[in-house]
Amino acid sequence: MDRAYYVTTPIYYISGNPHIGHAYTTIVADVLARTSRTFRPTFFLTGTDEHGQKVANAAAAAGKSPQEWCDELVPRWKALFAAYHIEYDDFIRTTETRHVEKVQRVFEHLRESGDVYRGKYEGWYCVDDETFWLESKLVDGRCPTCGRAVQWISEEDWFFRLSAYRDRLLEYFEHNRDWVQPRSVYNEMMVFLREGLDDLSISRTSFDWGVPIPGGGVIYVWLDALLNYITAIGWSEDEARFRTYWPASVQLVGKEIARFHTIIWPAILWALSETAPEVVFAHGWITVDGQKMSKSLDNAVDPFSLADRFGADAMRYFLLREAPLGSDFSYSEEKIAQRRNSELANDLGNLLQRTLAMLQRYRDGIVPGRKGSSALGGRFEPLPAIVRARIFALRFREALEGIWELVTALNRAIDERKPWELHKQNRADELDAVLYDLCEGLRWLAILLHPFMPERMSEMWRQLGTPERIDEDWSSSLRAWGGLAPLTQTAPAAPLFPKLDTIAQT
RNA sequence: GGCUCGGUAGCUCAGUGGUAGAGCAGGGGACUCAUAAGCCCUUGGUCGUAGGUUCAAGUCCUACCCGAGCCA
Repeated sequence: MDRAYYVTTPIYYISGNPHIGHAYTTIVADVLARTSRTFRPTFFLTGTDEHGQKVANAAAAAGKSPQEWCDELVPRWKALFAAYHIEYDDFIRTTETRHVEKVQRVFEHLRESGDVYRGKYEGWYCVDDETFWLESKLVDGRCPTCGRAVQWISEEDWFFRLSAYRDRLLEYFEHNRDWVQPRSVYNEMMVFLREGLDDLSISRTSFDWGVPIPGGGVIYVWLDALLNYITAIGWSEDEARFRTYWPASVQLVGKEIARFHTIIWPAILWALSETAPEVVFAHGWITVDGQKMSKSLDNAVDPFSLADRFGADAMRYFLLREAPLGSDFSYSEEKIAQRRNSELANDLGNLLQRTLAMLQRYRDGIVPGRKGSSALGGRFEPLPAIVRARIFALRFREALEGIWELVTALNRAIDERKPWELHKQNRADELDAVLYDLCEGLRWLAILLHPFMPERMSEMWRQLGTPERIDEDWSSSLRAWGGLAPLTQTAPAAPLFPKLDTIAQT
């Protein structure tokens, strides 16, 4: 049995409604988790980050308590993930008791070990970004990131002795050159480390929406948030479960929060005598015309509307096929429609349709027996291992390109072997061989594409009529070409991806 | 101001010193099982700019320009 696989998304800060970028990160995690579940224990965690002054302010502006605000927003995130066919194993909220009590336990633990100490903090603080700024970095006295006013904070705080972990971090980075990806982010973190680290203030006294600290104040929201990755899997509570999943196999983060996850987070883990995650992958942003989506620009796209109009599975396919995971991606609705029509409707959907139509016409929809060996089988038997490797390397584009070679090969096989002529000439054995190859190829496609497009591939599976599960271990379901049982009764074809009118660009 | 990454065909990208590639889009063709889909053929690039190293540079070096980002 392979070691368990643990994948996390960031927990999303619920100061507003979710956008397509949140769906994107979570879809990536879902593809990894669905692929992994076919052959090993897997845990996929997502959730919401609910503490901090920004949430408290947003709630106050809406005339609600912070808890009420969060309770009303969380269902929207869960609805988003449901709309995109995302199957997480757990959804953690940082306001849940199971999280809060462990965060307090971490604090006590670090105080006892000396990694947390009392000190005085003075400086500029941006409430919206939950970030401290040096005076020199301010732009016209305002936050350089969001442009909003900053506050002068002067208080007795608790500090985390981050500086003590600098050498260990440097050594870790030097010996694990792929642990932070992509390389551009790794390089920037190395530069940051070389410049030196200050201790980190981890308490706040100016507001109270957070995890309470004994003796007063609340814990800095970033420390609170980072800990979700271990509190959700039973740290300090269920040792066996925690050891099964930790360290995380892949932690997906946005590039703007890479520093928290690759410098502060490992240091905290080491202070707790735990190990750092195996890989932190910082993905880029989805942009509209090159601009990051934001409420202030009013260019955010409603992710529910996109799923409605283009189909959730088509959106999943589009994002993983077209967006380069490690850098920004400028999306457009024209591109989505283009991919959906040419690759999903024309290449794949039509392949299923024409195959089932011929099977219906020539063989009453019943899969014929195998007739000898298959050149297609010989060519594509290595494919599952290739696809799996590319998925876990987070090279989704290449995984899908590999799968599409099979789509193209099946379409080509129809044109080259001309089943309609074989039928007219009563060459039954040859016709059977072609039809079997096509059905078997479609079965492979449904299995290989299921992690990417779970709902549509389940429909394809239904039409193919095979009784097995679509998400079995590939090492059995795709062990060899020929796994599809003869005499399987297929269903009448129904378009998998009806073609959309191409959207005119203004 | 220092640094990182990127700038290759209309679009999205691959190419990690040895005669410029893929998919899509565009053009042409033969076919008909099919969501006028698929298949075959094909137009198209002075590889951001200028120098340099090398028998040979998209690939290495230097400077600069543009884009994104990290830090001060």
